[in-house]
Amino acid sequence: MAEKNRDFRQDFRIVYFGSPDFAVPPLLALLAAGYDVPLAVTQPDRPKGRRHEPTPTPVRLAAEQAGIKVIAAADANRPEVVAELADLKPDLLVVAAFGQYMREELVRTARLGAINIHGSLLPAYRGAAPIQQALLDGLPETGVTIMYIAPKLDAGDMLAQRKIPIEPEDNTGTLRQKLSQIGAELLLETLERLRAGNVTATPQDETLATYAGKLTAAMERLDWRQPAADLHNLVRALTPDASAYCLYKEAGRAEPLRLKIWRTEPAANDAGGAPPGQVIGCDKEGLLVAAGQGVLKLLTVQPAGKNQMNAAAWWRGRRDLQQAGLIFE
RNA sequence: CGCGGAGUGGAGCAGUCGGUAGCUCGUCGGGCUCAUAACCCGAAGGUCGCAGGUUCAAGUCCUGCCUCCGCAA
Repeated sequence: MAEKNRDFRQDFRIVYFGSPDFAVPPLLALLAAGYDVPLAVTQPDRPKGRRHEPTPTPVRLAAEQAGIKVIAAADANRPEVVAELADLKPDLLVVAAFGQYMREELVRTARLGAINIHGSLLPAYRGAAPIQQALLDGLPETGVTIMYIAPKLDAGDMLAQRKIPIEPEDNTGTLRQKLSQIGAELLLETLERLRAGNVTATPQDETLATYAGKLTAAMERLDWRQPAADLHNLVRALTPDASAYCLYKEAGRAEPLRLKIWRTEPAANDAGGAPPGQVIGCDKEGLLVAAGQGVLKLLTVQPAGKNQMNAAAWWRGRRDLQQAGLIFE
């Protein structure tokens, strides 16, 4: 039986579409399982970092390391790309966070069409930032869905779905890693069931569909008038792709300084009437700041020009701020 | 050469007009206490990023270099 599976996988040809970290584990899982993956399609190298150097996508790096041919295309629907796929006669296209709309003629190059790994429990959170939005909304659980690629964004019939809890300390980075791993496992299981003809494609309930748009730069600035729980969710949703921040003033400097907030924890304490943004205490773990409702404990922060550091350590060193008192803006 | 900040004992920071370094925390030892992450006493631990220069004397001034980071893209 195992031998038969192996043969099946070797003869089952998949072209992989993906770009960021989220898309790497499923690709590696396919390879480890013995599927025939002759080609990976990804986004072009993009400028990145302080030096603005073109950087290959994680999928490109992983694919090249595995010795797989890579097409880095700004638009995978271009005729030459479609033609190259058609020549390969793949059985299936597997897509994970590819970042481009895929037209019918591209999908049809594969005998079985295209399936996508999406980081939410569809039909909730269709779109570009499902993981971030789930955190932002403070959900207790989320999951991954494997569904067919359809003309409408993330609206294809569903093949499989799996839930996981969102832990209080999860952020976009940790949750994405978990979902990616689970997505990889679920993908392999789904492929086996596809092979066995044991799959039901379930249509999504359109009335329950919601969309998760990308988080914007304008959201990064913390508004201390909001409840501590909401602020915590925002910090989690932004980390580590972007980061939440707030501003503070320092004696002898006109311009307010930026303090990035990387990790927080809602503190149950009552702010005791302190105005939102005011530092009301500091313990071993972090810095307590009054919010619109409750108290937010800052755990990891990063002052402009500095590395990330423990918020309590930063505060201990800043005797000037302690003496003057500090209210974040 | 896009703009800018920073490199000082394990961590975070001071160090003004140049005169061989200080604070908070941590660590180690001791004490107090029913007990403690609390408190008290004491100790260890720093070639002040690197190289050169000015000077009687440089963490502190000058030059060059390395590294880290924020903004902008």
